[in-house]
Amino acid sequence: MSTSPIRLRDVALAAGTSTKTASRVINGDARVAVDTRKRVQEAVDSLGYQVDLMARSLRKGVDDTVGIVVPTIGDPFFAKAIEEIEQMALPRGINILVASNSRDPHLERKVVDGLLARRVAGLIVTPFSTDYSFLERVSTPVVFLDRHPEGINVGAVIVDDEGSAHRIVMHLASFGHRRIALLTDGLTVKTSRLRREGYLRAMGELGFPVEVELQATGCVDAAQAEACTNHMLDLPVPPTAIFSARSETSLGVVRALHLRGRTDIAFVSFGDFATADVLNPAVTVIDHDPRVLARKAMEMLSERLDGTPASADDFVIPVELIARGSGELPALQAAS
Amino acid sequence: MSTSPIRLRDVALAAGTSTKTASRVINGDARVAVDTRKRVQEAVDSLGYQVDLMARSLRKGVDDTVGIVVPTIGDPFFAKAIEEIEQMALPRGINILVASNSRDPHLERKVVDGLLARRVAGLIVTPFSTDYSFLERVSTPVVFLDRHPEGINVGAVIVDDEGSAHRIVMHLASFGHRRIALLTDGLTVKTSRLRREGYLRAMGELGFPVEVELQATGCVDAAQAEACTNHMLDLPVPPTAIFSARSETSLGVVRALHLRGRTDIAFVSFGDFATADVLNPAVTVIDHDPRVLARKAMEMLSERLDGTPASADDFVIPVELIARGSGELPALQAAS
DNA sequence: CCGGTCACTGACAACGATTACCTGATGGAC
DNA sequence: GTCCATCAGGTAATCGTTGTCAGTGACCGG
Repeated sequence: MSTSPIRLRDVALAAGTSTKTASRVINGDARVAVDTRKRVQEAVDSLGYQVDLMARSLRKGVDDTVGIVVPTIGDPFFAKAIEEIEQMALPRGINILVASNSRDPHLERKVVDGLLARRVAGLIVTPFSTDYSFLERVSTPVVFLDRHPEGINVGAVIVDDEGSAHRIVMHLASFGHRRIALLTDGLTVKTSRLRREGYLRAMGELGFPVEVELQATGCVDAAQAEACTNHMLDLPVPPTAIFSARSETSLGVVRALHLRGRTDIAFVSFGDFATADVLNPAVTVIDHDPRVLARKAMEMLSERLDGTPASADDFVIPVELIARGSGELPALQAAS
Repeated sequence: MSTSPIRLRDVALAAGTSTKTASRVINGDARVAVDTRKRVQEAVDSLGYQVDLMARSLRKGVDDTVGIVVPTIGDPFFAKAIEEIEQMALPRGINILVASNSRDPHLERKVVDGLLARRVAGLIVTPFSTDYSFLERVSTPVVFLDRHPEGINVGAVIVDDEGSAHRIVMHLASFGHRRIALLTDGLTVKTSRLRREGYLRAMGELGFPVEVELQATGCVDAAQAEACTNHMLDLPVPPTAIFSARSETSLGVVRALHLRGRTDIAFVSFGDFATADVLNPAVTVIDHDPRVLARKAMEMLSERLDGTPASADDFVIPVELIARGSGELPALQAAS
């Protein structure tokens, strides 16, 4: 309220130099005489000067910020990813702008445009379903996280969704399961499609019947997953095993199973979650770790910021299946 | 890469007006002739013009951004708070800058300064332990979230930490517990101090002995909380009930209890968490909901942005104790 | 003693938008 | 017919910083 903002010219005035020289000192330019530097430094300290990053960014043409776009910020998966990116950006003096697309393709485009209008230095995006071809006309480096984007031939940091899903089904089958249910997010989401493909391929290879009623493909959150699980358990011939394609939906499955006391049903989650290992039975998961993905994405973005051209190749992070019990429950009733 | 950025002057040129008139149209100024407005609008659309928010912010003196500072972004509590704030900011066209103080007071100051240098319109801060008196010299509106700040007489959006902690102890005592353990974050954190005070007051009122070995006051994360819990359970006379002062530490307690099969020990968590209600026993919690706090904080910040002066009064969000089972386990062994 | 580096510094013009101030034109009141 | 209010729109300054380029001495070799 009281103090008027201190500008570079105030510092220059106090130090008896031009603003340019003061600017040089602040930016660590070596070509400044020692005592001049000292005078400026003292002026900066005594006045408490802070660079106006707005003005600097305008002049430089880019802002020292990285924009992050995710479907939902509160989802622990994305929250952990954001955290990792922020931690890596901090020592570089880069700030983080986060935005969610709220799982709305139209909004997603607007949100990305908004960040570009802000002249972010780079973007890390978990695409929801938008056609990203418009980014080809933009010079801002973008790295895609967790999902390969539509409409643009740029690499992403991903995991082997199809293969891992396939592996989960094979794992369950090896314990005698044939009626294996699938819960996914909406199929407009690329990862959901791929995981479902892996599921279908495995079921096909095993010669198991693929039943529509065992596929719930619109579980956007834990509550819907819970409802879908309940519905499946009420089927005349319920599944003996459940494959949840996302950690968020897994929370719903866990709720349904535990509230019904049906801890006899095998269960594997694509993605770990906080209490997965202390439930009874502990939940078998694919360790789809957001931090690892985020770290790699930020590394790639850093390289781009330093001039490395974009690669069209995906970078695939390896994942493991962590057997904890729930995925190794045998199929008691030999379902048809 | 290919297209050069389109500036306002390009739009003006295409529409055959001055930049000022184009600017009027873009900012919805009424004093523009209808057909002029149409020409400008068409130019904007056909050229795909986007305002350079950097330049606008420089001119206006503030950026349409809200900075959020939390201890750790990945903590589900804060992630949910950030999500809520972002959702509220979106329709206003405000972007969100998130930063963590990494639980480091020195860094916290730097991070806040960095956001101020960016000329954010406002700040929402969960203070870690810094002296915030320096904010008195700053005109940027700040709202404090979850914790009352040190060194500055500005209200915060909080819950009744002391009273709720007191209530938890009373609740446990009503089921026969005397040896009630406390797990908190470091005592430099205001909420930890207050919750401990509530614990101590209740213990005092009940005439229970307060033992140092039953207080673990440095549990910064789930892993440490787990270790502390294990340590306490190994005491010659272990506690019969545990009060975890933060949802993050509760995850550690849950791990320790469940991995040891000690689901006979009463447990109450200050703060809900994802699978709290499906564990066996389900975990009794204080429903310390980050979304509610965040919503109120953002409302207050909005008012400040619209000119309402800051209030020195805290806004206290009411919380409930949700009994789910773990907090209602009776004390089997009458401990001394 | 002169031209040429070199180290240091400053004046000025951007960056792209907004805005204070101003100009012409129109039109109704008298 | 004159005058003033009103409207549409333009000109140029401005936000705070940094890039460009020019300029000042000092110092050195010839």
